[in-house]
This record gives sequence, C-alpha cells and structure tokens, in this order.
Amino acid sequence: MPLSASFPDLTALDLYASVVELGSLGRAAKMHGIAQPSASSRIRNLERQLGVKLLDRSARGSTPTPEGIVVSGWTDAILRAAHDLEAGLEALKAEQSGRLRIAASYTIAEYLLPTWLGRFAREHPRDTVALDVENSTHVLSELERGEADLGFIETPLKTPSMKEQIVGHDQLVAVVPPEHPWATRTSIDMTELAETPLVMREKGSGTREALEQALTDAGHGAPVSVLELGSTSAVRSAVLSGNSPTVISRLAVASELADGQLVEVEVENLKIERDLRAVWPAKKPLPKLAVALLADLS
Amino acid sequence: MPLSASFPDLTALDLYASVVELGSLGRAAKMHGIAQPSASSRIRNLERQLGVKLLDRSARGSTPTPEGIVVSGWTDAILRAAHDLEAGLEALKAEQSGRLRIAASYTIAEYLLPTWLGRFAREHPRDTVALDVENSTHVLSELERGEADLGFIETPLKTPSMKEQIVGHDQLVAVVPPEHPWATRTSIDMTELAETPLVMREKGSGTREALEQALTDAGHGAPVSVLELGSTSAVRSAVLSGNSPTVISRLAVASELADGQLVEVEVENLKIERDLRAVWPAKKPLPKLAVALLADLS
DNA sequence: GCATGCCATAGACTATAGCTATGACCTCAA
DNA sequence: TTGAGGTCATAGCTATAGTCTATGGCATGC
Repeated sequence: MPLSASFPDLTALDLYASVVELGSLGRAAKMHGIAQPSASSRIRNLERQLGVKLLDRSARGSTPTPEGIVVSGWTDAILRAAHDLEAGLEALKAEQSGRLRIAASYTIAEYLLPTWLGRFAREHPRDTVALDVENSTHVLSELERGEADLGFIETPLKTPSMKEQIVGHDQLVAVVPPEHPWATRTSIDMTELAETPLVMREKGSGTREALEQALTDAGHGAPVSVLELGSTSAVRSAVLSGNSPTVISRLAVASELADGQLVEVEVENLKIERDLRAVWPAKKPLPKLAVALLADLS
Repeated sequence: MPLSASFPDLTALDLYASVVELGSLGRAAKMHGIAQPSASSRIRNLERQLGVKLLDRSARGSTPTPEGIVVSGWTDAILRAAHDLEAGLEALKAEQSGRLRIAASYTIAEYLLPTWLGRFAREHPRDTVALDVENSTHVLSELERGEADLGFIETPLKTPSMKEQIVGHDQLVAVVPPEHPWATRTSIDMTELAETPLVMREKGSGTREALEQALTDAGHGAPVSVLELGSTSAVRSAVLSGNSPTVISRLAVASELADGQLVEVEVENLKIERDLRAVWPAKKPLPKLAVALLADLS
C-alpha cells in the first residue's frame, strides 16, 4: 500500500515543526536557510496538501491551530524516525574515514544505535563514527582482526578474549495479530508453540537459534516455519498482514504492542532473555571515543 | 536542528520499501503508478543522496544489500509514522462529510487513533470517519449536543448519561533525561517531586489536573512549573533537550523510554493510572460503524 | 506618525522528475 | 543456439514546481 501521491515533503514537515517551535515563519525560514516567501509558500502548500489549516497567522507571528497541534504530534514522530535514519546512516557512511569503528548486530543497529549515535554526535561534533552491521559471530571476528574498535551483540556467545559491558536487555516474545485465536488466550504451552508453523528468520540468525535452543532444551522439536524471511522487519510486516505467529525481539515490535496492532502471547515456561552487550578486545586499550560512548550508555 | 538538506524524499523511501518487498524495480514502479525508468532513476538518486548502495541489481530482479536491509528497517519506521499521519489526517478531513464522527482527547488522538483508524479504514474502505480533537470535557459536551457519535477520553470524569467501554490504559510517569541526578536514584519521594520545578502542560489540561489532584490528595502542595507548554509533544521535546523532570503520559514517551533517551523515575506512593474509555450517549443507539470500530478494539 | 517586525503576492528563473522510446543484458526453454 | 520474456539503464524532451528578489499591506509599539 503505497503512500498517498499528495503526501507532503519531509522538508515541509520539518519546516512546519520549526515554525511551531519558533512561533514565526520568517525565523523558521532563516533557520532552514531559505527566504521567507519560500517558507510561506511551502507552508501554504502543506496546508493545501493536508487539507487542514495549520497556523493562525498574525502580525505577531504564527501559532498552530488546534488541528495544527495534533498534526504537529504526528509530524514529530515522522521527524524523529527520520533523524534516526540520518544518525545511523552517517555512521554507515563514515566507514572509510572513521575514527571510531563500531560493529553491531542487526537488532541493536536498527533499534538502538541511531539514538545513541545521534546523542553521541551532538556531544562530539568533530568526531566520526563508522558502523558495520553484521551478525553477532562476524562482529566478534571483526573485533579480533582489529577491523572494529567496539562491538555490540545480543547473543550469549562466549567471548573469552573480550571485555564486555551490558548496555541493555532484550527478550524474545511470541506475538500474533489481534485476529489470531491465540490473542485471547491467557497463555499457551510450549508444545503448542513447537507444533505451530511460525513466520521466522532464516536458519542461522540469532533470533532463530535462540528459539531453537530454548525449545530443544525443554525437550521439544525444532520449530516449524510457514515462511522464512531475511530480516526482522520483514518478519514483522508479514505477521502484521498475515495471520501466523512469530517469536521476535520485543524491541522490534514495541510500538505495535503498545498500540494493539500485535498482541503478546505468554508461553508457559518459555523465557528467552538476552543481554545486549558491548564487547571489545581485552588486549588492546579501549579508544577514548569508545570510552565516552560507553559512559553515555551506563 | 533542521533535517539535512539532502534528505531523501518520502516517496523515494516508499518506493524503496516496495522494491524490497516485491523484489523488482519494475513491479514496484507499477504499484506506485509510475514508469519503470522513473523508478530506476529515483532509486539511483536515493542511493546517491544516502551515499549507500542499497540494491544488488540483476537480471532476476533486485535484492537489498546488507546495508540496504538495515536502511530498510529505518525507512520502515519513517513510513509507519507517515501512515499514522495519513490515517489521522483522513479522519480530521472527513469532518464535513463523515458518517462516523469521533471526538477524542489529545493523547488518544495522537498516539492510538491513527493505528485504530488505519485498520478500520482498510476493513471499511467505503466509509468515512471524522475526527475532532478536543480536551476531555469538550468531548463530552460534543456528544451531548449530538455533534459526535463516539468519544474517547482519558480522564476519570463522571459520565452519568453515557455508556462506556474501556479500550486501554495509560499511566502518568515521572521522567528525566539520563544526565539528571534522579536518573540514577532508585526512587524519590512525593515531597521531592512536589518541590521540584517541572516542565508542565498549561493549567487546565488533563495531565496537569491529574497530577495536582494526586499531590494534593496526599497532602502536598500543587506542583511548581519551570516551563509551561501547550502540547504534550512540546513538553517531551523540552525535557529531551533540557534538564528538568516532567510527569507525562507513558504512551507519549514509550519510544524514548525504550531507547534510553528518557529515564523513568519511580515516585514512592504515586500511582496515577487512567482508563482510556470510549463513551457514547446512553439514550441514542450506537451507530453500526461505531459498533464495528469498538469491536475491533476489544 | 513612524519604525519595525510580521506575512502575502508577483514575475522570472531553474532544476528536477516525469514520460516515451530504445538498448543491453541475463535466463530459460524449445 | 536461438528467440521470448524478463530485468535494469540511457537519452532526449517537457512540464511542473520550487526558488529567488522586490514589493506591498497590516498590525504593534515607541
């Protein structure tokens, strides 16, 4: 389902957010480095596209209408996500020239690092960070080969030659869409989970390994897949638009659980908790920037 | 802090998401109603703007590179927020012609209704919904005057002439940025909260009333404000970039709490829980569409 | 009454994104 | 091996939409 053709430009939303914050079109225009009439026309255009009057204009400035306040909440959410993309991307791009080289697993890179790096970048505007996204095993080998300074992993792999610091926690949870029969059950048992076909990541992914481990440890067979997908967000989309359960990182579905698009199903005796860990080679001293980043997180 | 000037267009991100989903530029182009070369050029442009190679193109289609997969996760987050805006907006715009007229308070309208209405719109594509955003008291009077069919409120107001259904729960929590001294405390007591200047909504808002009520009920004075702002998202931004605490709806800061941009502070003996309720006039029969919407939520 | 903000309008310019038509390449099957 | 049916890329044209500068109107406040 593509976005409506007349969906406004992100730069227009960004400009509108600045107008709300600064209280005037002209000031917002200056902050964005454009002329005042351009800002006026962009906002007018935005109102036309949205079909809503956003601002009360007066000789003393512009303040949002009641509708404008509500819209402002929605646009803020979009802009936050956009800034996450920017922060993550800047780290990805710094690859070649970067001073602090980070290697992280997918879940951490997608859901946590953009925020952490965004804050870090504001506090250290002159420094660059390079981000390499790999699976957890590969993160460790990059660290050993000296190709990265600091790693973030989410699996309970043994790391004898590494120092580590716990930077958060994650949990695998079983989720279904609200229409699924499980959504109204108080809990299901592990046998039922093991016998029900699930949407899953491909074999070898950390999430899937953890689930298989937990099930076989409890004497059950390996889980059955109804569909295998190559990324966590693909799994989430599939569950949202289909009617099969999955077992997935709670971080990846936090907002869907909050607004009821997905429902968490308790599985008896199944607790898959994972520490999110920062790791680095024990033999090398930790670079100063890495120390600063870790201090931010503790 | 405005967005980077070269930030890609949302339509390009949307197109990219479709390419990842469908596995081919041409199919994605068709889905978006543009010609294949246009899609090719837009994606090429997107890669140039982001500075990252997103797709491996081959004669059998296009699949995302490892970096592309990560970027896809970030763009999905942006697009989800954009769809929320679309859903909420469509309801706002339907005002004049709408069949089902909804009146909701700010928090529910901003954080929950877009998702609910998005799902509802997919299931009832021929029907329209109008959304009016007011404070809770005004929602009730709109219902009584027959200007709305269904209301959503978050305050414990008495509603003798209304029927109601609980559709969720919210909780007011005290939050601070991670640098604030409270962030490392296990808990603070209510006296300390009452004496510390807070960032707050303006007098008369539901959130502020609830906090004042809870404090005076416990024998404390009214809370002191260091800054008063007109919307919940303005309060959130102020706390994120300043160094003062606030007491705010957990829904409004769910993602900031999840990724550590804000820290929840436990306040001893302070529990401000609020039922989120759908309400409608007892004397009139509930319109069929309203029944359908409520069924979705239960 | 005049200066100083604010926002809106007008007209010229430019850049960009879209289209159609075509070409190059790969894969699969006859 | 050759042709059919996919894939994506390139070229050249056009139209649109966004930008700027210059100006004007309108409140507010000294």
